[in-house]
Amino acid sequence: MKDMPKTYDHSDVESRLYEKWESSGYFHAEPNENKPPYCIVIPPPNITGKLHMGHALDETLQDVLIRYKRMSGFETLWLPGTDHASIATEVKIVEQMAKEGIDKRDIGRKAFLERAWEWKKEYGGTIVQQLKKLGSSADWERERFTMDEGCSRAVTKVFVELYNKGLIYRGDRIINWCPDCKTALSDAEVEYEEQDSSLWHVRYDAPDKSYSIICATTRPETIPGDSGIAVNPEDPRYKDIIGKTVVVPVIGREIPIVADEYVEIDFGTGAVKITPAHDPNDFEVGVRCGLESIKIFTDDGKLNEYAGKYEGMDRFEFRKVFVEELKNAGALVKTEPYKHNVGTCYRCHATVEPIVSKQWFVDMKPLAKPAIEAVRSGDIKFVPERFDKTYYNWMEKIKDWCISRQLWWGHQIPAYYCDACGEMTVCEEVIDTCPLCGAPVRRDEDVLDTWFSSGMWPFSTLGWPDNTEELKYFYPTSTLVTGYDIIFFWIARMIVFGMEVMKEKPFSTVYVHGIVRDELGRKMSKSLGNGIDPLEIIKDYGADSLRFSLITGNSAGNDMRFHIKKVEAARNFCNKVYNASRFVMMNLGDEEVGGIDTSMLDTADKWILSRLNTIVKEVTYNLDSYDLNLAAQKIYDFIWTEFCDWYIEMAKPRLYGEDEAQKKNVRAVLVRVLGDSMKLLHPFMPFITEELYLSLKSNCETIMREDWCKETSEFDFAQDEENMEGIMEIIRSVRNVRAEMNVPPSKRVAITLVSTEENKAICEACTPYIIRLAGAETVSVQLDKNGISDNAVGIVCRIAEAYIPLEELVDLEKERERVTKEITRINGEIARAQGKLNNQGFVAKAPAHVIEEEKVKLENAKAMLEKLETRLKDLG
RNA sequence: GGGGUUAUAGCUCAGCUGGUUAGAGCGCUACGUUGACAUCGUAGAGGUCGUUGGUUCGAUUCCAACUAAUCCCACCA
Repeated sequence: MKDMPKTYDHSDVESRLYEKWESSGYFHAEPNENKPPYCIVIPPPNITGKLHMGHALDETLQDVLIRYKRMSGFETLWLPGTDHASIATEVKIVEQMAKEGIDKRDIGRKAFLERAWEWKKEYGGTIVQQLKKLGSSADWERERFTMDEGCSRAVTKVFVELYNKGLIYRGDRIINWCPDCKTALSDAEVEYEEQDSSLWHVRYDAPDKSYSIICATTRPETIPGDSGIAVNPEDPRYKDIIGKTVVVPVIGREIPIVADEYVEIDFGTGAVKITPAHDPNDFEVGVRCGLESIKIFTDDGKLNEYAGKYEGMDRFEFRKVFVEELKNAGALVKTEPYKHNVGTCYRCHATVEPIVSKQWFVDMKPLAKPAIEAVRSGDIKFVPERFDKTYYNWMEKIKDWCISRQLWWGHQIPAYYCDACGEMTVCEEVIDTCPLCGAPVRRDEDVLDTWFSSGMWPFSTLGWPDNTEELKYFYPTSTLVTGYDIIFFWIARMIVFGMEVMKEKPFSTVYVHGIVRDELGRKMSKSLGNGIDPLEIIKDYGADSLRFSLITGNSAGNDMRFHIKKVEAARNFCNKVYNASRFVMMNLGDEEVGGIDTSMLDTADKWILSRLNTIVKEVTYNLDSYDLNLAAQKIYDFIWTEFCDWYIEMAKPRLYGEDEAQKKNVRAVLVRVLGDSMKLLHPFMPFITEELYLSLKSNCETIMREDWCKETSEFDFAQDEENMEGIMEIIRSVRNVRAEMNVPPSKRVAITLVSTEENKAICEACTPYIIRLAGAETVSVQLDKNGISDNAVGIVCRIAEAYIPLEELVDLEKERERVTKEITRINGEIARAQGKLNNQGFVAKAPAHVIEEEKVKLENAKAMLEKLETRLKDLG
């Protein structure tokens, strides 16, 4: 046996295994007729080049499931991606190019994409390396990119199909425009922030000043784009002037007063200025009332040529200037403070500008129906279930989806315009000439929303539209693991495309987790600087510790706080596991460890094996029902408390004893329990368990290929388990009394057990354990109280009474007090059970086993009470 | 305005389909290094399970209302 240091060194083990796994091919999966498929879809990490806690959580949860499934005999695959054709991606790429002195506009689209692609691969690669350090067992060799040829083909094909069905259209609509990213955004990509602002009341006069109308606005800078004033048709105040005109203050243009139901009579002044080009509601009104759409902003958020002398001014600067102008013109009636929700870009947080623009849209309503049905019918399940409500909520009132983006990085829209004949062609193959007139065509410059392509992930990455073996075998996939913040962006869209394109759900289960927050419960963010680097934690505490701390102590779907203390606790657990193994290995001897000889097992052995059996059953059940925290907690408790604190201690007398046959069998039990524990723990702590398992089983190549533990009738020792619990109760009680009486740990005591005929053998067999664990000098078992001093402390337990002669230490008065206290407690217990059993309703309606349990409790309590009372009498 | 979540020990949180003496980790108190482990061991203190009703033989668990936090969606100029 090699020399093992006293403390577990995670860095050595993890770096070694990380190398080993990387070159092993263990993770490789392919269609296998002998194994059921299990396929996880994982979120493509945002390209920040750095692992963050969100990834660490995602990856850990996925990896736990994958490792468990693999050991359970599944062929497992995950569909990883390291790429996202997103705005952030393009921003990053542009930043990178700027460092190299390259401007994207100088090199053109094609060269940009080529360079970007190379850069992406490299960057994606570093993320992969980092995830591997976390212990991710993703089959990274098979990694795919959304931008690769295969996926592009899928995206194009879906686009064309939807277009031909009339579900994708191009048109002028108000969209959310990010002046910083210079692209359109979908509704889901806009985040609202409450900001302090003002409400400006502005007077619009009639051309001859014979009447006027006051409108309130939060956005005075849009006034130059006004093309009407709307009032409610039923509003008596304005009935007479509908159809007349007013003059836009400062600007001097005449605009009509129109009537529209949209305006609420009771709100504000009952009159609304209409700026169709820069407000979604106004746009609708504009369409209904035939108002002109006047665009006054440029793509980067400045005033355009329409604004005359203000051309080129920034929109926020212009607001200040224009309010002054209004004031000077006497048109500003009043200004009041106002809280206003301002839409911001979810990537760069610049204030988005609603702008009328020609964009591509998906008509979502018909697509949403089957997607809703898939969840409603139970075909797709959310874990935890409540998230289906969030999903319905969004899907049922879904609006058209703007999918065109004015970026370069992404899948270009397969639409071609012919300037000669004016025809637009949408087709899968890339064309140069117009199919109608043969003139050259130009391709639409825009690319598709990243989530449009990501929505096809479950099948595009499996090779669709080709009917590949993988697609046939792995689709629909099994589980999607992701955070709730991404339900709308991604989950919903994957379901939509799965149902539309494949006519089948993309996955069966969506495991939704929360967000990792900092210790104070705040979101981790760059601007707050409160982000914690998972790699730092891994370096200091180990990947196993990080993983374990991310899984325990919180339930699915809820946010969690990141406490370093929790990681520390997990690290301590690693050390505990390591030292338990170290102990076992130190005591294995030179001989080969054989199988367990069940005929030689004693009560303690049977107890631990029976407990192991239960734990196997429960951990498996919890993992199957996605209660990963419960599973982790159970294996933790089993290893630490039952195995380390109790069983190892109980194994010592025999390990240090002379009986070679017994020694051999105890070793076999130790190896079995420890080995199985390592397997159960492996999904949560892959590194340490691999390391320890392999040093325990010399002929094993990797724990990942071992079979998952199964419950076995061989270890069905319910009675022995109960007996052992009885012995443990005695040990605990003795320890308790010793502590209460301030008996120093070094002081050995002589314990006499008084038990029944029935329990005598058990007590006798377990005396070595009582001696060792209760600090006894000797333990003797008898059926009566002969020879026991009245001054001894007596403890009443289920299977025996324990007497400790502590003459010099025992204060009789105190002992009486102690026993009296016990009697009070037991009386309470009796009263409770008695009360229940006397309740007619309970006896009549409660299930039989509950009543039975209650009866047993009562009987036990009564027996205890009797002994305690005798004891009290003996004390005088 | 619509919807959701949370409220359990000093702190951070578990508690699966109602029946437990309500748990864990950290912290705290008192002891303790006997040859796996002080990243440890033993014992202990600490909870009317947010409030009020209801369903039930029985509610921390189910239902309703309320209170307090928090999130998502929508948004009236």
